[in-house]
Amino acid sequence: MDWTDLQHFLALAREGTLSAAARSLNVDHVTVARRVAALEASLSLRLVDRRPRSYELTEDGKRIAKIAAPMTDTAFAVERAVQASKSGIGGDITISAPPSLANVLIAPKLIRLRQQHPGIRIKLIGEKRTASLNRREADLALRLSRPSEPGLIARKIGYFEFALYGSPDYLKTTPPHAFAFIAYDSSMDDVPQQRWMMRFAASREIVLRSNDLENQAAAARTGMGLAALPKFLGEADPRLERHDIGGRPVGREVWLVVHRDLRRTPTVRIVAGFIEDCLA
Amino acid sequence: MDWTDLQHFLALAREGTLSAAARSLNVDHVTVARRVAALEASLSLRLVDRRPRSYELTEDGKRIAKIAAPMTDTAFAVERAVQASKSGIGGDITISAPPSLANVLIAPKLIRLRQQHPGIRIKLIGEKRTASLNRREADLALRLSRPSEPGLIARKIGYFEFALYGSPDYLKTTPPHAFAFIAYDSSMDDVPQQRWMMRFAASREIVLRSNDLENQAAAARTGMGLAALPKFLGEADPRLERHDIGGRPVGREVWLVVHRDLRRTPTVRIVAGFIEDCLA
DNA sequence: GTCCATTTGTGCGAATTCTCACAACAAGAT
DNA sequence: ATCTTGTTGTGAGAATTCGCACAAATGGAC
Repeated sequence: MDWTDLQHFLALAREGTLSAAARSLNVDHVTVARRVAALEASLSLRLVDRRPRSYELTEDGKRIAKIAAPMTDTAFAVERAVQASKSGIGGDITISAPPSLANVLIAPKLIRLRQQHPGIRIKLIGEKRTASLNRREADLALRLSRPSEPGLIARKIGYFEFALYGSPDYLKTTPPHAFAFIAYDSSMDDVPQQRWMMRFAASREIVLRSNDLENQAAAARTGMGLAALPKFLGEADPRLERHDIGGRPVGREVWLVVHRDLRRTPTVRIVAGFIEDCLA
Repeated sequence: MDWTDLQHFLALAREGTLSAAARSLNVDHVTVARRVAALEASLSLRLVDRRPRSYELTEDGKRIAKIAAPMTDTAFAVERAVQASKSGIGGDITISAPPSLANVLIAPKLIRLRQQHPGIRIKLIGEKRTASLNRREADLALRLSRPSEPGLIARKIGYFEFALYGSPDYLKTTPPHAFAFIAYDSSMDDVPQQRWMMRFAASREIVLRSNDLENQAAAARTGMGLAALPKFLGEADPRLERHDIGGRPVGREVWLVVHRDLRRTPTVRIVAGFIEDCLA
């Protein structure tokens, strides 16, 4: 049995489609199709039903995928072990962080890290989707709440508060009872800053919903309404002015997350220290 | 990271040499060398020291091999699961048994199994070395003592006794105090039948040591001395005559061993039943 | 309805990988 | 001393595999 065939089959089982599996493996979708077919042939067992527009696992395929799944975990553990045994300082480090944190707090200071340690190549991915450290989609991650996955080490390295911001002109000319608001889309209704702003907005109108904080900030700058923005973002921008409201301010903690296997790697430690400095 | 590269590296780590790893994988030794080199290149990590006539794992290599080893176990678990999900009766079944049991009790009756179930292809390996059911070197095994490995199901399906046999002529012409004996080599001094015979032989001479029971039987037939043979082997041969001695006879239990994962497979059940009949 | 994005399937040329044959060398047996 | 057996290493041709370009089909957006 060819292990690479198994790898491709597991990717298909995990991703659901040939194309998605191919993307996750960085190969052509045809290759995935061929390797799955090869695996079926070598096992003399039908693993997938080829439906017109989709691949669906057979019962046998589901059982085999479940049994074989630990191989993927072990393979990633190997990759982490390899990364961990690189004793020198240098190499590729991937950081995953919420886009706003990445753009405002991390990216502008990367030049300093680069000067101190030219051997380190940073890959910074600003994604809402939390990258999996277990699957080694990132070596370090910034999260806004403590992760619970096993094998991960989290440390609280910062805290920031939100405030409402609008353009100076908008705040001067608009009476509070006529305020309009800019919010995340409704899938984010449960995050603290959204709930906080919604409570304050009460029945007043929400004129824009965007899942991108930068878009909200841009809209607020043009005088479209008030947006709940992190202070580190709003205070630095002269085109935005804070509108203080009463009550307890809302804030989020910032957690730095690293996999246990990579904790002691010199390069990872250095980058982790750098990120802490960025948040200080 | 290519999983097949890992597979080849693990085979090398397990077997110790390129050639042995190549044999276990049914490929050319050059292939193993290249895949290990490819793995090293893709990880940027030296895994082996190439010494003049041997490959030796580096410290990194040992650590990686240890971490990755579970992948091999899982791969074999997949193969067993595949075997187990073959619902029809038929296919290849490998039986491992001590040579004497295989030759005398199993092999002659295989024709009956073949007649009843033409779809089943049996591979019978008579080896002293106990084949690994975990590594799927065999689907069913006969052992003379209860195995302790985890995941294996053992059932006692038989019992046979040993007796001393010599040629009829030898027994007629030789007085007991002049008996000569035929034994296993000294690596087998601890097995019960050997201890039993040695105690009876006391100071009398051992004229032949062989690790093959068939050789011992052949020597006994020619009148070279007495050999401790299973009764099922000695009684059926007119050229051998039993020499009874006092005391409690020595015997061995026969255990039928199957992996838990294959227990319920129809084909395996049928073959297991057949083997039980052979021993009854 | 039309357009766009996404999915799987096919044919072909290019790149890669594998096996085979042979070589060099060491260790042990005869 | 010679022969056999078992290592690893090298080069070349054959076999395999891969990716690309294109096609067909479906579902959703507008």
